[in-house]
Amino acid sequence: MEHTCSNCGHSLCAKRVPIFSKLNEDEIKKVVTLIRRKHYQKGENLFFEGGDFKGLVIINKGKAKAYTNTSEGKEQILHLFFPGDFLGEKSLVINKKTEYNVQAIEPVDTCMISKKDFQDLIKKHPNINQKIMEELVYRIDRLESMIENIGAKDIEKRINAVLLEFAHKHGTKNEDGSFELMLPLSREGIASYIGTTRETVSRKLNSLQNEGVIVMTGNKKIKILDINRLK
Amino acid sequence: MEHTCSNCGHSLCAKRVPIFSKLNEDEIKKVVTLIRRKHYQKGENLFFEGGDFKGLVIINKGKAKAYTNTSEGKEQILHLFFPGDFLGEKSLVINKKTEYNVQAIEPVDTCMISKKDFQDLIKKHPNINQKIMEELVYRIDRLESMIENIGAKDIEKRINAVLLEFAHKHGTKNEDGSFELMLPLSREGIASYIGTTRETVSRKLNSLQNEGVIVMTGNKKIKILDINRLK
DNA sequence: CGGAGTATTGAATCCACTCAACATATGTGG
DNA sequence: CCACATATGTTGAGTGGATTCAATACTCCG
Repeated sequence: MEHTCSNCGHSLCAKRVPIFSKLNEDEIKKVVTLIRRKHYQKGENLFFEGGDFKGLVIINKGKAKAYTNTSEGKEQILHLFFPGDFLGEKSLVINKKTEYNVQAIEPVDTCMISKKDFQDLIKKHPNINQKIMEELVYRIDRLESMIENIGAKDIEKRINAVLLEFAHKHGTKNEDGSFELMLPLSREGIASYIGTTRETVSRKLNSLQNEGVIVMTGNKKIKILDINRLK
Repeated sequence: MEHTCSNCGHSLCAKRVPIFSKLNEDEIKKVVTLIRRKHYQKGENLFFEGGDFKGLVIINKGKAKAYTNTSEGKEQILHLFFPGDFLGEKSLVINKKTEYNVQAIEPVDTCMISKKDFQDLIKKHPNINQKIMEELVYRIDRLESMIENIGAKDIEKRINAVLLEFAHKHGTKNEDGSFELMLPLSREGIASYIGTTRETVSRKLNSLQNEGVIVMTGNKKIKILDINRLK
């Protein structure tokens, strides 16, 4: 699956993208001709608030964050995008400007399909539409539980929730039941994600370590000893 | 549009529902045969967390709230549903249990279509699917800006945002530029919606009144004198 | 009119924030 | 590859805004 694709020398990388996964070899080849690739460096923006790009962008490699700046001048992260995730779906459905910025938090490779090409594609393969719908519903789910967590005034709960989310998405489970993961965000990033400050994240992670719930190695690596105490 | 429908003695009420609005008279008549109606009293639940109802429910009359109970035992309101809104769309797309409760906050009339009937319908009228997609995207939009607002630590900002939302949705604009609206929620409800407490909502609304931004008449009626000061 | 539910107000407490100083990590050019 | 520069993370002290608890007032509906 992953073989020839990493740097997209080979053209079948579209196969890795969940929404195209049901297409056969020939169809994929056709999709590939529609795709435009683009690379972004860490810190570069794929989108800006108020822009009117129309099309679908798929993350092939790297990570990106969607964020807005709150009226207090702080950054609020709304989504994190990882390889296989797509963005811009809104522009396919309704006519509205982008409402947030999207920035690479590490070097990112993307594939883009224009709105027009994509719509032609859907006419021939309606089940792609189904995939998009599914993804939208999942995203609603995530946003809802995010609201639930942010709504919980207790910052501790939010930290726990975000650790669980990351463990679930990027972690590996050990035989003894512990989890290991690399945090995809800095302290500051985590803070923007859960709506608090760098310092507070730092303090809370420390308490968790002192309580024996987690062990930190370096800044990004975390071992969750007792995942139930995060729930 | 509204004429014969209110109490659904007449069967064409489906016409009022945005997602069916593109259908012609004959098609609507057919949809109507698929619909099951149900009435709920204030406080009754349309759904419970963990339930596995599959189908689409459309609010015809009244208001409902979707909420979960946070780990602190407080209620967090995720959505408000008004006439024309639908819920249960998730069950049409993926197989997952309901993740929140939905409760009538005043007497509610609903129309339901089963998942199977709805899917048959979509096969014949694919543009209904388009409507659902649009609604999903709007909902994502709303959730995102909700996160932006809840993330803003400042409770004042949240109150302002919620007043704007309600003014926009349920308010009427006067000639002098002021807005009048009936709050769809109690103080406690507003508190659960923006993640704070009854008392704080009360205090903040009072300050707004003292500052001359709003005037309250009774508990539910609010006149916004200077809408720009809420932005 | 009365009573239950809803809203307001006050006082004390506490949690997260801010500011500031210091420590560690990361990355760059000489 | 080291030295410096910049970014990122930690820790402490002090402050303030929202919460909690408790008592009182309002309002709306039967």
